[in-house]
Amino acid sequence: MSLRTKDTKEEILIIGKQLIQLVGYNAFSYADISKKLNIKNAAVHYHYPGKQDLLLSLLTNYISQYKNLGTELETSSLHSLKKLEKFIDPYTQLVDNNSICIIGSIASDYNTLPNAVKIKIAELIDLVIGLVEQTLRTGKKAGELNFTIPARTQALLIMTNLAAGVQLARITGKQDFVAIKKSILQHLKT
Amino acid sequence: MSLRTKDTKEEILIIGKQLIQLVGYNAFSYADISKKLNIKNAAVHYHYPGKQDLLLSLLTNYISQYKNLGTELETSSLHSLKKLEKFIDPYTQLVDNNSICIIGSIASDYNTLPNAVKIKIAELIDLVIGLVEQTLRTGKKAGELNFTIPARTQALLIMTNLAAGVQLARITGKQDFVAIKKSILQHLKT
DNA sequence: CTAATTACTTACTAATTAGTAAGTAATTTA
DNA sequence: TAAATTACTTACTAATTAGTAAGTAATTAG
Repeated sequence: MSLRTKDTKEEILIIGKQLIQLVGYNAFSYADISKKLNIKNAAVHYHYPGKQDLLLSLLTNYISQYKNLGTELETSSLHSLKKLEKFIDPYTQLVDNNSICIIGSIASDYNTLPNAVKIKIAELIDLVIGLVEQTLRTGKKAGELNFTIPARTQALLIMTNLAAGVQLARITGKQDFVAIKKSILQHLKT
Repeated sequence: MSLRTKDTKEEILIIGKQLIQLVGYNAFSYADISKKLNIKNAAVHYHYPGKQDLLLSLLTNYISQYKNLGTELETSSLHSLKKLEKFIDPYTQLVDNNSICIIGSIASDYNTLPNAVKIKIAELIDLVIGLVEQTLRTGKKAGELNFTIPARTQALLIMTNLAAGVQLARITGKQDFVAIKKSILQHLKT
Protein backbone atom coordinates (compact mmCIF):
# COMPACT_ATOMS: atom_id res chain seq x y z
CA MET A 1 0.00 0.00 0.00
CA SER A 2 1.38 3.40 -0.96
CA LEU A 3 0.80 6.93 0.21
CA ARG A 4 -0.75 8.47 -2.85
CA THR A 5 -0.22 12.19 -3.12
CA LYS A 6 -2.28 12.46 -6.32
CA ASP A 7 -5.41 10.84 -7.49
CA THR A 8 -5.58 12.04 -11.06
CA LYS A 9 -8.40 9.68 -11.97
CA GLU A 10 -10.65 11.14 -9.31
CA GLU A 11 -9.63 14.72 -10.07
CA ILE A 12 -10.51 14.22 -13.73
CA LEU A 13 -13.96 13.10 -12.66
CA ILE A 14 -14.41 16.16 -10.44
CA ILE A 15 -13.35 18.56 -13.20
CA GLY A 16 -15.53 16.71 -15.69
CA LYS A 17 -18.52 17.01 -13.41
CA GLN A 18 -17.90 20.73 -12.89
CA LEU A 19 -17.57 21.32 -16.63
CA ILE A 20 -20.78 19.44 -17.44
CA GLN A 21 -22.62 21.51 -14.86
CA LEU A 22 -21.01 24.75 -16.03
CA VAL A 23 -20.98 24.50 -19.83
CA GLY A 24 -22.54 21.16 -20.75
CA TYR A 25 -21.30 17.83 -22.08
CA ASN A 26 -20.84 18.94 -25.69
CA ALA A 27 -19.03 22.15 -24.80
CA PHE A 28 -16.03 20.79 -22.94
CA SER A 29 -13.06 18.85 -24.24
CA TYR A 30 -10.36 16.66 -22.78
CA ALA A 31 -8.03 19.62 -23.37
CA ASP A 32 -10.06 21.66 -20.85
CA ILE A 33 -9.56 18.96 -18.25
CA SER A 34 -5.88 18.34 -18.95
CA LYS A 35 -5.03 22.04 -18.84
CA LYS A 36 -6.65 22.46 -15.45
CA LEU A 37 -4.78 19.49 -14.02
CA ASN A 38 -1.49 20.34 -15.77
CA ILE A 39 -1.32 17.00 -17.49
CA LYS A 40 -1.47 16.00 -21.16
CA ASN A 41 -4.73 15.17 -22.85
CA ALA A 42 -3.47 11.62 -23.43
CA ALA A 43 -3.36 11.18 -19.66
CA VAL A 44 -7.08 11.84 -19.52
CA HIS A 45 -7.59 9.23 -22.25
CA TYR A 46 -5.48 6.83 -20.22
CA HIS A 47 -7.95 6.97 -17.32
CA TYR A 48 -11.09 7.39 -19.42
CA PRO A 49 -10.48 6.17 -22.99
CA GLY A 50 -13.46 8.09 -24.38
CA LYS A 51 -15.59 10.96 -23.25
CA GLN A 52 -18.49 8.56 -22.79
CA ASP A 53 -16.43 6.47 -20.36
CA LEU A 54 -15.93 9.55 -18.22
CA LEU A 55 -19.63 10.34 -18.33
CA LEU A 56 -20.58 6.77 -17.51
CA SER A 57 -18.28 6.79 -14.47
CA LEU A 58 -19.80 10.06 -13.33
CA LEU A 59 -23.32 8.71 -13.68
CA THR A 60 -22.39 5.51 -11.87
CA ASN A 61 -21.07 7.62 -8.99
CA TYR A 62 -24.27 9.64 -8.89
CA ILE A 63 -26.36 6.49 -8.89
CA SER A 64 -24.52 5.07 -5.91
CA GLN A 65 -24.67 8.38 -4.05
CA TYR A 66 -28.40 8.72 -4.61
CA LYS A 67 -28.90 5.11 -3.57
CA ASN A 68 -27.14 5.97 -0.33
CA LEU A 69 -29.27 9.07 0.13
CA GLY A 70 -32.35 6.95 -0.50
CA THR A 71 -31.41 4.49 2.23
CA GLU A 72 -30.51 7.34 4.57
CA LEU A 73 -33.85 9.04 4.04
CA GLU A 74 -35.82 5.81 4.42
CA THR A 75 -34.23 4.93 7.75
CA SER A 76 -34.12 8.51 9.03
CA SER A 77 -36.56 9.79 11.63
CA LEU A 78 -36.37 13.34 10.30
CA HIS A 79 -39.54 15.20 9.45
CA SER A 80 -40.38 14.67 5.78
CA LEU A 81 -39.98 18.36 5.04
CA LYS A 82 -36.44 18.19 6.42
CA LYS A 83 -35.79 15.14 4.27
CA LEU A 84 -36.89 17.04 1.21
CA GLU A 85 -34.73 19.99 2.19
CA LYS A 86 -31.80 17.62 2.33
CA PHE A 87 -32.56 16.67 -1.24
CA ILE A 88 -33.16 20.23 -2.43
CA ASP A 89 -30.27 22.04 -0.71
CA PRO A 90 -27.53 21.05 -3.18
CA TYR A 91 -29.47 22.82 -5.93
CA THR A 92 -29.02 26.17 -4.18
CA GLN A 93 -25.27 25.64 -4.29
CA LEU A 94 -25.47 25.10 -8.03
CA VAL A 95 -27.02 28.51 -8.64
CA ASP A 96 -24.23 30.08 -6.56
CA ASN A 97 -21.66 28.36 -8.78
CA ASN A 98 -23.29 29.49 -11.99
CA SER A 99 -24.03 25.84 -12.68
CA ILE A 100 -26.96 23.56 -13.42
CA CYS A 101 -27.67 20.03 -12.24
CA ILE A 102 -26.18 17.04 -14.02
CA ILE A 103 -29.60 15.59 -14.82
CA GLY A 104 -30.79 18.79 -16.49
CA SER A 105 -27.51 19.27 -18.30
CA ILE A 106 -27.36 15.73 -19.65
CA ALA A 107 -31.09 15.65 -20.39
CA SER A 108 -30.64 18.63 -22.72
CA ASP A 109 -27.90 16.79 -24.61
CA TYR A 110 -29.74 13.46 -24.49
CA ASN A 111 -30.11 12.98 -28.25
CA THR A 112 -26.38 13.38 -28.85
CA LEU A 113 -25.32 10.71 -26.38
CA PRO A 114 -24.31 7.10 -27.07
CA ASN A 115 -26.81 4.44 -26.10
CA ALA A 116 -24.94 3.18 -23.07
CA VAL A 117 -25.12 6.66 -21.58
CA LYS A 118 -28.79 7.04 -22.42
CA ILE A 119 -29.55 3.89 -20.47
CA LYS A 120 -27.54 5.05 -17.48
CA ILE A 121 -29.10 8.52 -17.37
CA ALA A 122 -32.53 6.91 -17.50
CA GLU A 123 -31.53 4.72 -14.57
CA LEU A 124 -30.36 7.77 -12.60
CA ILE A 125 -33.53 9.73 -13.32
CA ASP A 126 -35.76 6.81 -12.34
CA LEU A 127 -33.79 6.47 -9.13
CA VAL A 128 -34.08 10.15 -8.22
CA ILE A 129 -37.76 10.37 -9.07
CA GLY A 130 -38.34 7.21 -7.03
CA LEU A 131 -36.45 8.67 -4.10
CA VAL A 132 -38.56 11.84 -4.03
CA GLU A 133 -41.73 9.86 -4.67
CA GLN A 134 -41.02 7.55 -1.75
CA THR A 135 -40.26 10.45 0.59
CA LEU A 136 -43.52 12.10 -0.42
CA ARG A 137 -45.50 8.90 0.05
CA THR A 138 -44.04 8.20 3.48
CA GLY A 139 -44.50 11.81 4.54
CA LYS A 140 -48.13 11.84 3.50
CA LYS A 141 -48.83 8.57 5.30
CA ALA A 142 -47.23 10.08 8.42
CA GLY A 143 -49.44 13.13 8.09
CA GLU A 144 -46.42 15.35 7.62
CA LEU A 145 -47.07 16.27 4.01
CA ASN A 146 -50.11 17.38 2.12
CA PHE A 147 -50.73 16.84 -1.58
CA THR A 148 -53.63 15.46 -3.58
CA ILE A 149 -52.11 14.36 -6.89
CA PRO A 150 -50.30 11.01 -7.32
CA ALA A 151 -46.95 10.86 -5.52
CA ARG A 152 -45.05 10.28 -8.76
CA THR A 153 -46.63 13.33 -10.37
CA GLN A 154 -45.86 15.45 -7.32
CA ALA A 155 -42.28 14.17 -7.49
CA LEU A 156 -42.12 15.12 -11.18
CA LEU A 157 -43.35 18.61 -10.41
CA ILE A 158 -40.70 19.09 -7.74
CA MET A 159 -37.94 17.65 -9.92
CA THR A 160 -38.85 19.88 -12.86
CA ASN A 161 -39.09 22.94 -10.61
CA LEU A 162 -35.57 22.26 -9.40
CA ALA A 163 -33.92 21.21 -12.65
CA ALA A 164 -35.28 24.09 -14.71
CA GLY A 165 -35.21 26.38 -11.68
CA VAL A 166 -31.41 26.36 -11.63
CA GLN A 167 -31.33 26.74 -15.42
CA LEU A 168 -33.54 29.82 -15.34
CA ALA A 169 -32.12 31.35 -12.17
CA ARG A 170 -28.65 31.41 -13.71
CA ILE A 171 -30.14 33.92 -16.15
CA THR A 172 -32.82 35.76 -14.19
CA GLY A 173 -31.14 35.72 -10.81
CA LYS A 174 -30.87 33.64 -7.66
CA GLN A 175 -33.94 35.15 -6.03
CA ASP A 176 -36.11 33.28 -8.55
CA PHE A 177 -34.67 29.97 -7.39
CA VAL A 178 -35.13 30.95 -3.76
CA ALA A 179 -38.80 31.70 -4.47
CA ILE A 180 -39.24 28.36 -6.23
CA LYS A 181 -37.64 26.42 -3.40
CA LYS A 182 -39.76 28.18 -0.79
CA SER A 183 -42.95 27.49 -2.76
CA ILE A 184 -42.19 23.81 -3.15
CA LEU A 185 -41.83 23.32 0.59
CA GLN A 186 -44.69 25.64 1.52
CA HIS A 187 -47.04 23.83 -0.84
CA LEU A 188 -46.41 20.48 0.85
CA LYS A 189 -47.06 21.72 4.38
CA THR A 190 -50.11 20.30 6.08
CA MET B 1 -41.23 41.98 -57.01
CA SER B 2 -40.42 38.39 -57.91
CA LEU B 3 -42.10 35.07 -57.36
CA ARG B 4 -39.67 33.42 -55.06
CA THR B 5 -39.68 29.63 -55.22
CA LYS B 6 -37.05 29.30 -52.50
CA ASP B 7 -36.47 31.12 -49.29
CA THR B 8 -33.20 29.68 -48.15
CA LYS B 9 -32.70 32.22 -45.41
CA GLU B 10 -35.96 31.23 -43.75
CA GLU B 11 -35.37 27.52 -44.26
CA ILE B 12 -31.98 27.82 -42.57
CA LEU B 13 -33.70 29.36 -39.56
CA ILE B 14 -36.26 26.56 -39.43
CA ILE B 15 -33.62 23.85 -39.58
CA GLY B 16 -31.51 25.71 -37.02
CA LYS B 17 -34.44 25.90 -34.65
CA GLN B 18 -35.18 22.20 -35.09
CA LEU B 19 -31.55 21.28 -34.45
CA ILE B 20 -31.32 23.40 -31.30
CA GLN B 21 -34.46 21.74 -29.98
CA LEU B 22 -33.29 18.27 -31.00
CA VAL B 23 -29.57 18.20 -30.12
CA GLY B 24 -28.70 21.61 -28.67
CA TYR B 25 -26.78 24.68 -29.81
CA ASN B 26 -23.29 23.24 -29.29
CA ALA B 27 -24.08 19.93 -30.99
CA PHE B 28 -25.05 21.13 -34.46
CA SER B 29 -22.89 22.64 -37.17
CA TYR B 30 -23.45 24.64 -40.31
CA ALA B 31 -22.65 21.43 -42.18
CA ASP B 32 -25.76 19.82 -40.65
CA ILE B 33 -27.89 22.64 -42.00
CA SER B 34 -26.28 22.82 -45.44
CA LYS B 35 -26.56 19.05 -45.98
CA LYS B 36 -30.28 19.09 -45.17
CA LEU B 37 -30.92 21.95 -47.60
CA ASN B 38 -28.54 20.61 -50.27
CA ILE B 39 -26.49 23.77 -50.29
CA LYS B 40 -22.87 24.48 -49.35
CA ASN B 41 -21.91 25.53 -45.84
CA ALA B 42 -20.68 28.87 -47.23
CA ALA B 43 -24.26 29.60 -48.29
CA VAL B 44 -25.32 29.35 -44.67
CA HIS B 45 -22.54 31.77 -43.73
CA TYR B 46 -23.78 34.09 -46.48
CA HIS B 47 -27.16 34.42 -44.77
CA TYR B 48 -25.89 34.18 -41.18
CA PRO B 49 -22.17 35.04 -41.02
CA GLY B 50 -21.72 33.35 -37.65
CA LYS B 51 -23.60 30.80 -35.62
CA GLN B 52 -24.47 33.50 -33.14
CA ASP B 53 -26.14 35.57 -35.87
CA LEU B 54 -28.39 32.65 -36.62
CA LEU B 55 -29.24 32.22 -32.95
CA LEU B 56 -29.89 35.94 -32.52
CA SER B 57 -32.29 35.92 -35.48
CA LEU B 58 -34.07 32.94 -34.02
CA LEU B 59 -34.42 34.60 -30.64
CA THR B 60 -35.63 37.83 -32.24
CA ASN B 61 -38.32 35.82 -34.04
CA TYR B 62 -39.37 34.16 -30.80
CA ILE B 63 -39.54 37.50 -29.06
CA SER B 64 -41.84 38.96 -31.68
CA GLN B 65 -44.01 35.85 -31.70
CA TYR B 66 -44.37 35.85 -27.93
CA LYS B 67 -45.13 39.57 -28.00
CA ASN B 68 -47.94 38.79 -30.42
CA LEU B 69 -49.19 35.99 -28.23
CA GLY B 70 -49.07 38.37 -25.26
CA THR B 71 -51.25 40.93 -27.04
CA GLU B 72 -53.57 38.18 -28.23
CA LEU B 73 -54.05 36.80 -24.75
CA GLU B 74 -54.54 40.25 -23.21
CA THR B 75 -57.29 41.21 -25.62
CA SER B 76 -58.87 37.77 -25.75
CA SER B 77 -62.08 36.96 -23.92
CA LEU B 78 -61.13 33.33 -23.51
CA HIS B 79 -61.26 31.73 -20.08
CA SER B 80 -57.84 32.06 -18.43
CA LEU B 81 -57.42 28.30 -18.34
CA LYS B 82 -57.91 28.21 -22.10
CA LYS B 83 -55.36 30.98 -22.46
CA LEU B 84 -52.87 28.96 -20.48
CA GLU B 85 -53.61 25.90 -22.57
CA LYS B 86 -52.79 27.96 -25.64
CA PHE B 87 -49.43 28.68 -24.09
CA ILE B 88 -48.81 25.13 -22.93
CA ASP B 89 -49.98 23.17 -25.99
CA PRO B 90 -46.83 23.65 -28.11
CA TYR B 91 -44.82 21.88 -25.43
CA THR B 92 -46.76 18.67 -26.01
CA GLN B 93 -45.72 18.78 -29.67
CA LEU B 94 -42.08 19.03 -28.59
CA VAL B 95 -42.21 15.77 -26.67
CA ASP B 96 -43.73 14.08 -29.73
CA ASN B 97 -40.82 15.35 -31.82
CA ASN B 98 -38.21 14.12 -29.37
CA SER B 99 -37.33 17.78 -28.79
CA ILE B 100 -37.07 20.28 -25.97
CA CYS B 101 -38.01 23.95 -25.87
CA ILE B 102 -35.64 26.62 -27.11
CA ILE B 103 -35.50 28.33 -23.73
CA GLY B 104 -34.52 25.15 -21.92
CA SER B 105 -32.04 24.19 -24.61
CA ILE B 106 -30.32 27.58 -24.71
CA ALA B 107 -30.48 27.99 -20.94
CA SER B 108 -28.44 24.80 -20.57
CA ASP B 109 -25.78 26.17 -22.91
CA TYR B 110 -25.98 29.67 -21.42
CA ASN B 111 -22.38 29.90 -20.19
CA THR B 112 -20.96 29.05 -23.61
CA LEU B 113 -22.83 31.80 -25.47
CA PRO B 114 -21.55 35.21 -26.57
CA ASN B 115 -22.79 38.18 -24.60
CA ALA B 116 -25.16 39.50 -27.25
CA VAL B 117 -26.99 36.17 -27.16
CA LYS B 118 -27.07 36.11 -23.37
CA ILE B 119 -28.81 39.47 -23.36
CA LYS B 120 -31.36 38.35 -25.94
CA ILE B 121 -32.17 35.10 -24.17
CA ALA B 122 -32.69 37.03 -20.95
CA GLU B 123 -35.07 39.33 -22.81
CA LEU B 124 -37.00 36.35 -24.17
CA ILE B 125 -37.24 34.68 -20.79
CA ASP B 126 -38.43 37.87 -19.08
CA LEU B 127 -41.04 38.27 -21.79
CA VAL B 128 -42.35 34.74 -21.45
CA ILE B 129 -42.42 34.82 -17.66
CA GLY B 130 -44.21 38.18 -17.87
CA LEU B 131 -46.75 36.78 -20.27
CA VAL B 132 -47.62 33.87 -18.01
CA GLU B 133 -47.55 36.10 -14.95
CA GLN B 134 -49.98 38.56 -16.54
CA THR B 135 -52.33 35.79 -17.61
CA LEU B 136 -52.30 34.42 -14.09
CA ARG B 137 -52.90 37.83 -12.54
CA THR B 138 -55.80 38.65 -14.85
CA GLY B 139 -57.28 35.19 -14.37
CA LYS B 140 -57.14 35.47 -10.63
CA LYS B 141 -58.73 38.93 -10.63
CA ALA B 142 -61.52 37.53 -12.83
CA GLY B 143 -62.03 34.72 -10.36
CA GLU B 144 -61.13 32.16 -12.98
CA LEU B 145 -57.88 31.02 -11.40
CA ASN B 146 -56.86 30.08 -7.91
CA PHE B 147 -53.38 30.36 -6.44
CA THR B 148 -51.99 31.89 -3.27
CA ILE B 149 -48.31 32.53 -4.02
CA PRO B 150 -47.13 35.64 -5.93
CA ALA B 151 -48.06 35.58 -9.63
CA ARG B 152 -44.43 35.69 -10.72
CA THR B 153 -43.55 32.72 -8.54
CA GLN B 154 -46.54 30.80 -9.86
CA ALA B 155 -45.40 31.66 -13.39
CA LEU B 156 -41.91 30.40 -12.57
CA LEU B 157 -43.31 27.13 -11.27
CA ILE B 158 -45.32 26.61 -14.45
CA MET B 159 -42.41 27.57 -16.70
CA THR B 160 -40.02 25.22 -14.92
CA ASN B 161 -42.56 22.39 -14.99
CA LEU B 162 -42.85 22.80 -18.74
CA ALA B 163 -39.20 23.40 -19.63
CA ALA B 164 -37.83 20.52 -17.58
CA GLY B 165 -40.98 18.48 -18.20
CA VAL B 166 -40.12 18.10 -21.88
CA GLN B 167 -36.49 17.42 -21.01
CA LEU B 168 -37.41 14.61 -18.64
CA ALA B 169 -40.29 13.20 -20.67
CA ARG B 170 -38.00 12.65 -23.63
CA ILE B 171 -36.24 10.12 -21.39
CA THR B 172 -38.96 8.73 -19.13
CA GLY B 173 -41.85 8.87 -21.57
CA LYS B 174 -44.61 11.16 -22.78
CA GLN B 175 -47.05 10.12 -20.08
CA ASP B 176 -44.93 11.98 -17.53
CA PHE B 177 -45.36 15.21 -19.46
CA VAL B 178 -49.09 14.59 -19.81
CA ALA B 179 -49.34 14.17 -16.05
CA ILE B 180 -47.39 17.37 -15.47
CA LYS B 181 -49.55 19.37 -17.85
CA LYS B 182 -52.74 18.05 -16.30
CA SER B 183 -51.53 18.91 -12.80
CA ILE B 184 -50.60 22.46 -13.72
CA LEU B 185 -54.07 23.22 -15.02
CA GLN B 186 -55.88 21.28 -12.30
CA HIS B 187 -53.98 23.13 -9.60
CA LEU B 188 -55.10 26.53 -10.91
CA LYS B 189 -58.79 25.66 -11.04
CA THR B 190 -61.01 27.50 -8.62
C1' DC C 1 -28.71 47.66 -72.28
C1' DT C 2 -25.50 48.08 -68.78
C1' DA C 3 -24.16 48.01 -63.94
C1' DA C 4 -25.06 46.53 -59.72
C1' DT C 5 -26.80 43.34 -56.61
C1' DT C 6 -28.22 38.79 -54.96
C1' DA C 7 -27.52 34.18 -53.91
C1' DC C 8 -24.98 31.33 -54.17
C1' DT C 9 -20.36 27.65 -55.28
C1' DT C 10 -15.53 26.52 -55.23
C1' DA C 11 -11.76 26.17 -52.71
C1' DC C 12 -9.38 27.07 -48.90
C1' DT C 13 -7.55 27.80 -43.80
C1' DA C 14 -6.53 27.69 -39.03
C1' DA C 15 -8.13 25.81 -34.88
C1' DT C 16 -9.95 22.31 -32.27
C1' DT C 17 -11.69 17.81 -31.64
C1' DA C 18 -11.47 12.86 -29.99
C1' DG C 19 -8.43 9.45 -30.08
C1' DT C 20 -3.98 6.44 -30.66
C1' DA C 21 0.71 4.36 -30.69
C1' DA C 22 5.03 4.22 -28.86
C1' DG C 23 8.11 5.37 -25.39
C1' DT C 24 9.61 6.14 -20.37
C1' DA C 25 10.30 6.70 -15.45
C1' DA C 26 8.80 5.09 -11.19
C1' DT C 27 6.73 1.81 -8.49
C1' DT C 28 5.12 -2.80 -7.28
C1' DT C 29 5.13 -7.82 -7.44
C1' DA C 30 7.01 -12.35 -7.64
C1' DT D 1 16.49 -8.23 -8.23
C1' DA D 2 14.17 -9.03 -12.54
C1' DA D 3 9.73 -8.59 -14.61
C1' DA D 4 5.60 -6.58 -14.82
C1' DT D 5 2.56 -2.94 -14.13
C1' DT D 6 1.16 1.87 -13.50
C1' DA D 7 0.81 6.46 -14.79
C1' DC D 8 1.95 9.01 -17.43
C1' DT D 9 4.51 12.08 -21.89
C1' DT D 10 5.71 12.74 -26.66
C1' DA D 11 4.18 12.90 -30.94
C1' DC D 12 0.96 12.10 -34.08
C1' DT D 13 -3.60 11.62 -37.04
C1' DA D 14 -7.97 12.00 -39.20
C1' DA D 15 -12.18 14.37 -38.82
C1' DT D 16 -14.76 18.25 -37.97
C1' DT D 17 -15.29 22.96 -36.81
C1' DA D 18 -16.34 27.97 -37.84
C1' DG D 19 -15.18 31.01 -41.03
C1' DT D 20 -13.30 33.46 -45.46
C1' DA D 21 -11.97 35.01 -50.15
C1' DA D 22 -12.71 34.83 -54.78
C1' DG D 23 -15.45 33.65 -58.51
C1' DT D 24 -20.04 33.09 -61.09
C1' DA D 25 -24.74 32.80 -62.89
C1' DA D 26 -29.06 34.89 -62.61
C1' DT D 27 -31.84 38.58 -61.53
C1' DT D 28 -32.92 43.47 -60.85
C1' DA D 29 -32.43 48.57 -61.26
C1' DG D 30 -31.38 52.69 -63.51
